[in-house]
Amino acid sequence: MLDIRFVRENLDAVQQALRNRGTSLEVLEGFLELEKDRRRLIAETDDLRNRRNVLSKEVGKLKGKGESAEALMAEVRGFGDKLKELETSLNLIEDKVRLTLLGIPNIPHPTVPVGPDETANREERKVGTPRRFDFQPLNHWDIAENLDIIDFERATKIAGARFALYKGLGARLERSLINFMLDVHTREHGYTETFPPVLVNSDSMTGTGQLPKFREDLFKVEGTDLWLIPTAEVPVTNIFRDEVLEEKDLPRYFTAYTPCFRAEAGSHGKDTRGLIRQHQFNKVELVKFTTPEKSEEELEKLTANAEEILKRLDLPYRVITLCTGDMGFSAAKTYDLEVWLPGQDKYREISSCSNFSDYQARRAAIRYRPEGRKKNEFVHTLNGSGLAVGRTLVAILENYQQADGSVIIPEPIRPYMGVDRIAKA
RNA sequence: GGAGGAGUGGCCGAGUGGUUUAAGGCGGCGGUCUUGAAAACCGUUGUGGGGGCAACUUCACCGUGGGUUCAAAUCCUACCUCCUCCGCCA
Repeated sequence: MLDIRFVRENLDAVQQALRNRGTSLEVLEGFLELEKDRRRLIAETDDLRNRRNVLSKEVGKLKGKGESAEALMAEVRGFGDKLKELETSLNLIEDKVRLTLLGIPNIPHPTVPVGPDETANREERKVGTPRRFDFQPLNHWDIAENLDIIDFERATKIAGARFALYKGLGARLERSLINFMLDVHTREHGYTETFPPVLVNSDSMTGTGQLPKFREDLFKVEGTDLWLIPTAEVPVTNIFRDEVLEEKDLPRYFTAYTPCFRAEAGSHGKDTRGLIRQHQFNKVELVKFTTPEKSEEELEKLTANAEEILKRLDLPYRVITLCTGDMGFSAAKTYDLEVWLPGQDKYREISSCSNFSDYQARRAAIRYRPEGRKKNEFVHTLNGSGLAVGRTLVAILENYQQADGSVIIPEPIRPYMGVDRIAKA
């Protein structure tokens, strides 16, 4: 959420941000008038309440002295209806203002390239060289089915399309990758491991920006106020919702492995085969809380932490900066890591690392007490995948596949797997 | 799921309808004293909104939402959370 005062005083900048994102300016229509009405109503209600308070105290004084207060009481009685009326309109208008603010995306950071879609994204660097195959490399779903480590058909019977049933060394590889990633981030990168709820309430979903605008992307548990998380970003960022942190305790780093659930509404026909786009997938997430001064630097470090996993697995990847039109709603700046998939002959997203500036912190009321200054300020929140586990497994299958159909296990995963290769039984 | 109890400031805790301020304590901050520290003493210390260049002023907030009243932390009501006991359960 943007600061209401900022929107009021910098409407041009907000409009420009919306244009750069390729979003309609419709949300802003009538905002200034609404905000003006809000302030007028506050002044009126406060004034009336003040008069009521003063007179009511007068009544108390008179009664204390044993004098009659009937006349005063009769006068103040008339305030009630008017006050209720004012309060009702004020509540209505404040709800509207809040809803408007919740519908305005974050302002892109000045270093973000301006552009309409992914064609305007900026490649920052390429790391590693795609391997040359002396045979035709297969898609991961063919590799997996040949090795009998993933059963897509039965997963469809059990749940439906876009689900997978991992089996044998496939299941073990998924688990090994989770453990490897968590071990690197907790032991070497300073993150605290958490294991949060994967069902969260509407307040949490609103805090990080999924609600109210993107409910159709989410699964909801019927008859409750609970939603399945689309990413661990939601529960972990909300750890400090409605809290005030001490500056000396910042920055705070958290990591979490969770399953993630996405309705994938609007992506019919996209990536229908294989593991790339599932309703349920595993992810190890990195989340940071920091001061505004440090957040840009922290984004670089967080991205490097995610990259480290790819480097150790020796998977070729590139880093791109998402342009204004391709960036998520709450983000001020996003780096995507894209891993090389020989089966598809292209780079595919495997991690998304974002700085949300104070946008989520304001929605979720996460503040800190700056040392030496009196006023509390909003922290900056960041997060990134470190990494998407299913897609990492895809990358391993495709990049480490051999002519005989087997798959070599990358060195750092072998201690977790107990084998150095997955071959046909 | 059933029965009972409880939610007050950073923390503990008083407060069953009013008379300038939610008492008191702890903690934090500043000061006095001291070579330094402790102790003692004095002062200070919530969040958010509105108005104002500012000093300042005003409103709201005692788990949350409604309600009663001239006036609500206090009364009514629904809900949420926690605790105790019973039942069920991985």
